[in-house]
Amino acid sequence: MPKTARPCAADRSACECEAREKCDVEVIEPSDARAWLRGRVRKKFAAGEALFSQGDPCRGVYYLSAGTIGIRRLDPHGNSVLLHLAYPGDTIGYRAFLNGGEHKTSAEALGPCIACFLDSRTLAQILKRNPALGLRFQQRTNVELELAHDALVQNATLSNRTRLIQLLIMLARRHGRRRADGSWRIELPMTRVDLASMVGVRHETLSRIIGRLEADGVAAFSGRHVDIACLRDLSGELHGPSGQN
Amino acid sequence: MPKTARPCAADRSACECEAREKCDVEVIEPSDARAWLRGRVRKKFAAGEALFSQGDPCRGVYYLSAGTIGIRRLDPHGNSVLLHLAYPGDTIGYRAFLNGGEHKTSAEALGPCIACFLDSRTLAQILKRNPALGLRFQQRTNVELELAHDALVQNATLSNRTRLIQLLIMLARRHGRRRADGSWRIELPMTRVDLASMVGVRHETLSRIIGRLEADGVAAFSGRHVDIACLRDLSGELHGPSGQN
DNA sequence: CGCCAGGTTGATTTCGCTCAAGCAATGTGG
DNA sequence: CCACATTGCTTGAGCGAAATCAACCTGGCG
Repeated sequence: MPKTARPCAADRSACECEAREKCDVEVIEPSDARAWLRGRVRKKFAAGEALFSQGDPCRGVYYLSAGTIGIRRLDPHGNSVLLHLAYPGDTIGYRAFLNGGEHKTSAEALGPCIACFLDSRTLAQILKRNPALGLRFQQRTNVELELAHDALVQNATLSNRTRLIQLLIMLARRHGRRRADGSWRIELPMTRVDLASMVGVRHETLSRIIGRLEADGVAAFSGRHVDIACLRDLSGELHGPSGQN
Repeated sequence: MPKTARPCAADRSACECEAREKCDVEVIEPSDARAWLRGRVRKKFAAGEALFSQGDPCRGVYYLSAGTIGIRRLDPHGNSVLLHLAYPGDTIGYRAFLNGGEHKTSAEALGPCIACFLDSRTLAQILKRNPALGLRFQQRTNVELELAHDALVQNATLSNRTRLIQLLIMLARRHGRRRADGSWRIELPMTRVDLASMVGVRHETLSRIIGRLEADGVAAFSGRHVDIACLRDLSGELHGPSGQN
């Protein structure tokens, strides 16, 4: 766990939860908000650590306060696919909670993370009295389904190269920094192998696609960061020579 | 609209809604159930007809009583992808209702269908008094997300041939009939082009994959129906030579 | 009859998977 | 502190597969 500049105070003290405007706590009754704050347990996770694993029984949900979480699924053959990224303000694991079953995906800290855990019992009580919270969960699921459908459509209609570009543009939003000259630098939160699984190709193939992007001068990859001279040029490819499938 | 054997009685009369055990009406209060039954409008759809189209404002939801509905999305280039199939007992269009926005997918009758429409106003009133109904919607969304994630994982890890086989096995459940000798006949509800979009390949490629399946003697395609001598042999391929991607 | 959507088939080229080797960075145990 | 294993990534060669472009077939249907 690298440079913990601010020691985050004592673990019982306030964390970023209550400050976040996008936090799900904001929609619940004040008295229940206090119950939430009382019940939660603040946890830190190092890069690579799992919040929960596919198949685990659901013991509660996590409210992500800092860092990036990768939601992945393992298939029977052991292949891992990165399905989704979660960011501060997101609640994680609520679907298994709502279904009352086990987690169907794994959640893994892609970098150092801070998350608050709230046990199922407390959450169930709060949820019973706050239908607005249920609606929030519903809307989160809707967004995720929307994204999954988008990915399916892209898989069916776009070339691998185009899908990678789409993904880079998405990643730029959360992990990119625009420099003075208008160029961008993206700090990738995941490995090449995970990136390949998101695009839906073998990692060797991803390597070659990256090579071609560099040869074309539209992006420069080095380790975990990507330099993009002009995002507009990248986007231009999307509507240009069209897809492959 | 082909042979309407039973004329389905007068349109104001009872339809299959209230009989269906899986119908979402079952979880709401009796008084509200009556409001549902009073408010709904029974509609028939011919093959190819749209219940709603992507981009339409949501005016209410449909409860499917008979037939098969295809949920599809069109991308900016005009490509259509079949994302999901809905069956009797399913409620359709509730996500746009919950989001208060426009439909992000199109719903199209793949064959003759009967569906009950319930306007947003009435549904909103019922939903307000019946949190259990909201939970039902949530669970439906969860299932759909689950399926979408499965599809994404398969796209990333399985060969096209294997994905088609997976799809056939899925379709056998709803559209297949097991014959006395243990063989199966599947009546496909969609065109080859739609089938190709579900597998994620061009329709020419699907044609060739089908050709190979026939050459291998595992399935025989003819028009809209598929004959499978032994489903077990098909399933066997899934764990056999493994995937491609 | 002619049109058209749905479907098949062929020829060609590009693409991606597979197997394999190699490399740099990191970690580990003696 | 070095030998060694591991992980993440790149590169090459060969081959099978899928996209593309195109022709053609078929059954409805106006």
